[in-house]
Amino acid sequence: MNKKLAKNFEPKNFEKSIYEKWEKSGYFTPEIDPNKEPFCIMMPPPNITGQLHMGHALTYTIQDIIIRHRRMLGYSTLWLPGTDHASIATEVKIVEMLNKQGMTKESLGREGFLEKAYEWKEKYGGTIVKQLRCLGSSCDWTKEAFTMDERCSKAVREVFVRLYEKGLIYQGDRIINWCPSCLTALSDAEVEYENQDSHLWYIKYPYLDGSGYMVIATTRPETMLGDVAVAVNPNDKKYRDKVGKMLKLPLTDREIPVIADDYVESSFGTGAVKITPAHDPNDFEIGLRHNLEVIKVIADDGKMNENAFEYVNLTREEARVKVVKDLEKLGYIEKIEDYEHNVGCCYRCHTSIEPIVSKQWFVSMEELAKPAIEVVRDKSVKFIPERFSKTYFNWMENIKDWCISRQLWWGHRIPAWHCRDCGHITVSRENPTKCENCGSTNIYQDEDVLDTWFSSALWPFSTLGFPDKTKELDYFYPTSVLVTGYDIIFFWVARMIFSGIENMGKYPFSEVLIHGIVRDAEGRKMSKSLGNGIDPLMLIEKYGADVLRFSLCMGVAPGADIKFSEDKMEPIRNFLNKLWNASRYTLMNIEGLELPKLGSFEPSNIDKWMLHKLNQVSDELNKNFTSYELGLASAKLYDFIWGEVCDWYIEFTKPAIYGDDEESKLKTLAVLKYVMQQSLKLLHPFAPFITEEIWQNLGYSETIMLASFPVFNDEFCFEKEHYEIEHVKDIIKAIRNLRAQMDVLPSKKIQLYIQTDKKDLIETNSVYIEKLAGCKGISFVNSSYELNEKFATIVTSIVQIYIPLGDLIDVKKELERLNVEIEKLNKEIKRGNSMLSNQGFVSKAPKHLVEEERKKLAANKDKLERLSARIKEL
RNA sequence: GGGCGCAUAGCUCAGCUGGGAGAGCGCUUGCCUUACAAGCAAGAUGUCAGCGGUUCGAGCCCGUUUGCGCCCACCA
Repeated sequence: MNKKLAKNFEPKNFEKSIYEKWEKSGYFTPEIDPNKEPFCIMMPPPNITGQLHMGHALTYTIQDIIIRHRRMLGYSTLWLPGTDHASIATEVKIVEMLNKQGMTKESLGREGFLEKAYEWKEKYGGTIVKQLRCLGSSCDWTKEAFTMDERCSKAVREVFVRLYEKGLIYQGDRIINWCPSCLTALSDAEVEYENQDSHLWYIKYPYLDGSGYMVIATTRPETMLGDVAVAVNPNDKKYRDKVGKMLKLPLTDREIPVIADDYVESSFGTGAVKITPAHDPNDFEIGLRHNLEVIKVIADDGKMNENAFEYVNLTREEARVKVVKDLEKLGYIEKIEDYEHNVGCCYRCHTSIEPIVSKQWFVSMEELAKPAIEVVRDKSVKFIPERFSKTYFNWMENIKDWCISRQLWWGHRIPAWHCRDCGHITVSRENPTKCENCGSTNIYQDEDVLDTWFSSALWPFSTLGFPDKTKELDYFYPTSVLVTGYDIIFFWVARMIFSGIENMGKYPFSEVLIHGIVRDAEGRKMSKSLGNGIDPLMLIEKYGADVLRFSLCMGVAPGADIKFSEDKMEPIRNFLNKLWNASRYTLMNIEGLELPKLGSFEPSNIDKWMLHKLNQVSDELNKNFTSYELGLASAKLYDFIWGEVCDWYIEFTKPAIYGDDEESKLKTLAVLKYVMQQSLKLLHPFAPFITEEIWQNLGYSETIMLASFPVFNDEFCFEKEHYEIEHVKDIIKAIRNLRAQMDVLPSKKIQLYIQTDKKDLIETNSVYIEKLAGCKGISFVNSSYELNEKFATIVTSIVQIYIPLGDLIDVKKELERLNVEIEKLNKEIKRGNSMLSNQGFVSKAPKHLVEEERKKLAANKDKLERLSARIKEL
């Protein structure tokens, strides 16, 4: 027994050292070789604040599988890793830490804060990068990037300046999403909507002329303090004569007009809408159309400001309560209805978003979106599964300008300098010392930083050296496939596409592989607040990375969410243990032997059957890998390795390996070793560690990582042997089945009498039938009459087997059994007859299928005849 | 209001361009057979959500209904 391989596989014993060896050996780093085809995946950079979670485990496993397959196919393969500075997420964490230490952002000042932030990054930012290694990720760490490193910063600066110069970046007073907790503006994509129970308040606004009042309905009474008009639909008969009249805004001394605008739906509420341009996106638009004043009543911290009369300094929530109470007291409330509505919340802290008019930086999207839509429309960029392109179109075709400024410190500072003297803004690649307009040196840099997604949008080329013309950029851009979850199509995929087209002149990748989300056993999203997350590192510790990787892929449909629980791990652990033991079997038998080379001898028919199957499955797997059907590929590997190699082939090799014929033993072992080798390669993308460990033990080259992936090979097509051995398997299965039905103990060897025209086939394979079906001795007979004892009968399409079992045979039972068989056959024959008598089928179905049916029918009729004859004998 | 997905064995899910329904777990029976009890062998289980259509043929294509789920959207 080989000492190196323990009885059960223990991933802990080898995963870590194997990874270290890989990384040290430089296998992850591709050569820029013009003779090779490049294949590149840009790793979606995890946040530096991140801890590896199941979502990471899934996406990086998929990427690693694709990369490893391509690497083995001989592509020059780059998987470029890195991390994202995650502006808001990180800043929130650092502020929390500072607060705990009794410090605040403000007390430290910008520079002091950034110093602390970099310290924090050094200390904790590397966690996830280390954890990625535990998964087996074969990314090129020598090219590891960070969205705020020098390379990426240079790219960000360049892109900002270019867009500004083209007029595609502008600063303006617009209504934006404001998070009163994070104290920053957010883009539309960063707002999540939650259904909340609330009320619809009906408030009376009296006409100034004393002719009664108008009732408006609102979900946000506190914003009435910023109302500047009430709008109705121009076609609304109810209000037609009211348009132009003035109203007195309750609780204030303001007088506001009734205006007409198409936006208003007459059928909702009272058909009259209060207009607060400063705190509602629609009202803002109406305000623009009607030239209305913008009165901001809520300050950045979510409290009412000096425009809010006596409500100043109350929070939004407090102000709502007091406004409603005061309105009630004064008789301005007509009624209050329960109402459920969508409230926008910050995607980071879940605080209710406050729409606020504010001066921010924007990217003008219209021009950028067009070609980005086009490349997906014309399939230059393909979404896989295809349906996700709809999600993409839906977003891109309705896109609004992108608010890119954030009132934060952690991030890329906006490269714009304001002149205190003339107000001009200087935007440039180098930090300016004076205003480019008036020459004043009295300038200061914009305080804001960029949306974190602005830098991630450049990831496919910033990491390769853009704006410099590097050989990496030239070789690997556009990249091959982007792999990510459907949840960040908007945040990231869309923005990479238009950024790539705009800055590189070409889309950044030709395929976008979208996968689902890992959910818990009940189908809920895994989240910190629910506490239902599973820690992938714990799973790796317990089962090994290979088992985790395989479990995440096995049988998963493309783009589908995965309900995951730990119990999915065990069957895979057992599978890899099976592989491990098959390798032990191989190893212990080849040890110390000199095996002949494949090709230098004629393989046995069993070997040919196996080689044929291996060849077929290799071919199918390549197709599955390149079309990203990893769920199918993994299931196929499971079935092939366990179901064919272990259950059948290894058993088939035993007669030769444990036999006396030294030559046939060596040949068999040579093929067995080859089959193991190829199987390991096929499995390697999914289970890199165990396959490498076994590879090493089998004494192959220095690493399986760079071994050539098996592809279809003409020389290994053995149709005839394949067909024959499949039939031998059928015979063995039939005998086993019979034994089980008859309660024949496994230890009891039985004698077979076979009647057949294909004596050769049985003779050459008799040893396998004997071994695997527990038989001893096969005799050929010309008819069952040659037997003079009680026996059971098996009929296959080419043989009749008679098995004398003495007292175990009960004629009545045997008759029953045979009748069941006959019933089945009759059904089949009926089916075949009806198909073949159907003119439509015969004339329209593919010829080979019709032919197949004919053969089947003939065979079944033949079997029926022979079975019936046997029954008559009984 | 638009768009998308899912409904297949008791449970979790596969099923690629339409050609006799599959896997894992669980269950039943028998086995410590010299790689493996994390195993071996044998077995049972399905109106592929309902209805209609296309087709020689539908789990798969088209239409429709029902029940879940997700995404987007300015009905205050």
